[in-house]
Amino acid sequence: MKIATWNVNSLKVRLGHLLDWLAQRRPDVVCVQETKLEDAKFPVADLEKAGYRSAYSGQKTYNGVAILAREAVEAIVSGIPGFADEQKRVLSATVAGTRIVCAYVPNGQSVDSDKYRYKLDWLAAFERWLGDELKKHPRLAVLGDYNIAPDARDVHDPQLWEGQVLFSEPERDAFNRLLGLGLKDSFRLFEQPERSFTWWDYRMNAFRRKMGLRIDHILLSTDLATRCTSCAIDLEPRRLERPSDHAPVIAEISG
DNA sequence: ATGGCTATGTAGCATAGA
Repeated sequence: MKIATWNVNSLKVRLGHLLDWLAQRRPDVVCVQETKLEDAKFPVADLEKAGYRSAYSGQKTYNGVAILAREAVEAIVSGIPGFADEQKRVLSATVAGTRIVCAYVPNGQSVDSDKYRYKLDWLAAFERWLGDELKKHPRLAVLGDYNIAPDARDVHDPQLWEGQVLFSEPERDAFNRLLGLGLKDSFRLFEQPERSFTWWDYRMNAFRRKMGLRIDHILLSTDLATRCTSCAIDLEPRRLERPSDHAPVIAEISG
């Protein structure tokens, strides 16, 4: 089973890229973030034509998450139960016996902003809930835009980014607490190229200059991690005209 | 050099992203 995550930065703008990419890569499950679409405007029919069923939870302008799958998408849950949030950032569903969580973690804006406080509170609720989910679902995959670069090698210039939002210690601690639940960062189960990133600023030719961050992740429960045979960042969509600023990440699970 | 792009809502810029 091929599972993937991609922050498309507007599904309306990126639908063509997504459909082309689905046809090329044929992933079994895709978690999409930043759809920026109300549910009534979700392109269900286009995706169905491409061979994918959809679950989605969106809103106008900001946020919005979706799970696309070639098989049935069941037991859909929107949001973090017990955590009241207007922002559509989490969607869970079961596909072929695997519990999938699609997450769009708050950006946080800057460490001195209210949005940063919201991000840390959000992550605390996320951690608490994922602890419960892991007990219920031995086959659990948590995919998404975490807006956290966990390690210095996930940042093009760690000295410049140290203490900044996306690479501050409290955020990295929160990420490590998710790993502490028993989740594995599938990307680091394998040998990877230097300067592997999933996001690059649109400005300053950041992509061409390999000035990025690795902030999109696929975390796997132990059961899935032991059967994970690869995890890679797909740079091709970032090279297209009018790309998303994020690249997709794809992991393969055997069995 | 605290900008640089891009998307959205909405009709000239403000807000947000990361």
